[in-house]
Amino acid sequence: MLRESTHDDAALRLQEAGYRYTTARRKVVHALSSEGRPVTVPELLAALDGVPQSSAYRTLTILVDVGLAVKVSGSDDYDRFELAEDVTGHHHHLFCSACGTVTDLQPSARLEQALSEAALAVTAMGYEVSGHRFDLVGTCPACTALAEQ
Amino acid sequence: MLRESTHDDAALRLQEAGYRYTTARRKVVHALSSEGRPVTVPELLAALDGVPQSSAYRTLTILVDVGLAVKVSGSDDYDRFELAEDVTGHHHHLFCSACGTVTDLQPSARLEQALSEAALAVTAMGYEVSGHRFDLVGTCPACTALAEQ
DNA sequence: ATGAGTGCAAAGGCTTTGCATTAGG
DNA sequence: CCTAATGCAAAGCCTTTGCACTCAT
Repeated sequence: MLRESTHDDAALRLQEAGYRYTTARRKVVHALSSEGRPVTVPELLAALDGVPQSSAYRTLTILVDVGLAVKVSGSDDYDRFELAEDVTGHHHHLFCSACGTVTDLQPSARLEQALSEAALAVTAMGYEVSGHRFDLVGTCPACTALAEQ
Repeated sequence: MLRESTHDDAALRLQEAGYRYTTARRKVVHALSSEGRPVTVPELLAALDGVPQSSAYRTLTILVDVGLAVKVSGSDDYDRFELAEDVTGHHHHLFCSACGTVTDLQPSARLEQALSEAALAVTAMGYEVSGHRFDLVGTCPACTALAEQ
C-alpha cells in the first residue's frame, strides 16, 4: 500500500489546511502507509527512528483533523491510527480479541449494498449518517495457534 | 429493557465463575439494563447513588470477564459498557461523532445474512471469527439540530 | 525574519491497584 | 467464620500540554 501519490495527497491536504508537510509528518504518513493496518503509537515509533512521542501524537491529531487519518479503537488501552479511506479505499477491520491487533479487510459489493440499506433506515430516525464501520471480531491465526497448544 | 430474568442470568453467570452477586454488582447490572445503550462510568455512577468509582470499574471488569457485559469504544476518552448480546439480543450501534453518545440499533435479517457471509470469507484466511460489529457513524438528532443553528 | 513545528519534560485524566474494613454464604 | 468484596486514596499509564529552540517558507 505504498502509493507515492499518498505523499502528494498528504502535502495537499495539509497545505490547504494551513499546515506544513515537514520531515517528521512525512515519516509518520510513510509509516502509516507501510503498515496498511491500524497501528498504535508505540508501533509507529518503533517503525520511525527518532521521532519523539509528542510529535507522533501531534502529527496524528493533525492528520485526523484534516481527514487524512482515522483513529480506530481496539480492545486494549492503545489508540490505533491508520490512513483514512480517502487514501486507502473503503475497507473493514478484523479485530483479534487475544492480542488486540487489527487487520484490514476488503469489502464485497454485496455486503456494501446491505450496509447502505441499513444506513438509510436510520436517517428516517433523524440521524445524519456519514459512514459505517463493519468489524469482524475473532482470533488471528497466530493467536489461534497459541491457544491450541 | 428491564427484564427481571436479567438478574437471574447475572447471578448464575457470576456464581458459576466463583463470584458473588452482591448489592453493588446488582446495582450496576440494573443500571446497565435500564440504559439500554453503552454508557460511560460517569453516567453509570450518576444513575447509581453511592457506588464508588473503583467498585464500578471493578464490577464492570468482572462483568466483561464472565461475558455479561462488553466494552464499546467510542470517539471520546471514556470507555462505554453495556450488557452483552446474550442478554440484550444482537444489535448494532449508532455513534454520534459530535457528542460521542452511542445508541442501540436493531438489525435486519437481510443485513445479518450479508454480514455472516463476510465472516465466512475470513475464516478461510485462518481466523476464528466469533462475532461482528456493525456501527453507523453520524450525528444524532440533538447534535444535528445544534449544528444547524 | 517570523511563525509553525519540534523535542524534552511535566502535567492531565481515565482507569487500576493497595490495603484495611465490611459483608456475603 | 473466612474469603470475597468494598471504599478510600494513591499510583499507573496513555495522551496532552508548556515552553524554549529550530526549521520551513
